[in-house]
Amino acid sequence: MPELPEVEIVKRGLKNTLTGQKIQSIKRHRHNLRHNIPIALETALGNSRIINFVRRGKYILMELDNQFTVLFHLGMSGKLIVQPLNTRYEKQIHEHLTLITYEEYYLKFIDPRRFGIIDLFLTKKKHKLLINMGPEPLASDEKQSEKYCKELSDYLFKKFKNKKQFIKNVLLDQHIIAGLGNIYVCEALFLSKISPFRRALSLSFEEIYSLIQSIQTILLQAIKAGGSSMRDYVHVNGKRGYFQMQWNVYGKEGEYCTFCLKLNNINKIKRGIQAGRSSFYCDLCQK
DNA sequence: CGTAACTCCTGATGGC
DNA sequence: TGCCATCAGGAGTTAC
Repeated sequence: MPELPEVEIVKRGLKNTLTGQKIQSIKRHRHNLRHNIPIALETALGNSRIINFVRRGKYILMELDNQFTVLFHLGMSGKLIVQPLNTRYEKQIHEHLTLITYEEYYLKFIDPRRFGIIDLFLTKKKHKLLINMGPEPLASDEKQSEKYCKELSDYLFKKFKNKKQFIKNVLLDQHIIAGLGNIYVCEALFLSKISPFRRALSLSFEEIYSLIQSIQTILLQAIKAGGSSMRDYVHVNGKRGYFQMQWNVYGKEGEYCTFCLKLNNINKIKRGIQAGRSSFYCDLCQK
């Protein structure tokens, strides 16, 4: 399930391979995913040049040299795959859209579960899905990281003041903070030793600050490892990420907590359900 | 308004 | 071995 690190890796892959290329043709194999794929897509993309790729939360934005930007969301199982034209083109199963460039590359959007989104908007206007999105968890400039961490903590401290929900569920809400999904929320809460069952409003400023630090640490480590590959997620070249090797709690119900072992404690990772989603945690470490 | 349940979908998994 | 129920979850929509 692609979250911020996975989407960031895909965006970088697209940027490195396709920036500057001109779109020659568009093959549409399906008219809808989660929403309808806009009818105007072929017209908007035809003969346009790709000038940049940007990530916002879990969205990828492909900016064109005309007035349009294409918005991609990978949903649960979406992939964006880039291949040179010399590998013979074959439509894969669940391939819904294919772009072909004059520079002889394919871009394929593949998504078995079809929770993904492909949409189009005018670059100078903001897409409606981006308007109410919360701030990015990472600073745009790594040197500003500490300052940004403080800013985010101030912001979240205010946001959490009247939030009665579990901290776990609040962190998953893209309108509060963008880019986090179940895996990285579980891992960040574990790292900051905060129970997923705490109510957001019960967190002190110091705890929120520590939580933001943990979120940033986890996300940066995950990006460095090329993201987490479970089933579907791969880079644009088809290679897998390996951050799943570094998970401490996610998917580890019944295994011993490694932090506890270091302190000569023995405790097993628990799994609970919150808002219909699994939460993995150590009830000895996380309070 | 805030909050929670519901919904979409396919593939992996486990029980019998 | 095959069949069926269950689960995974992002995020918009609906209901309260």
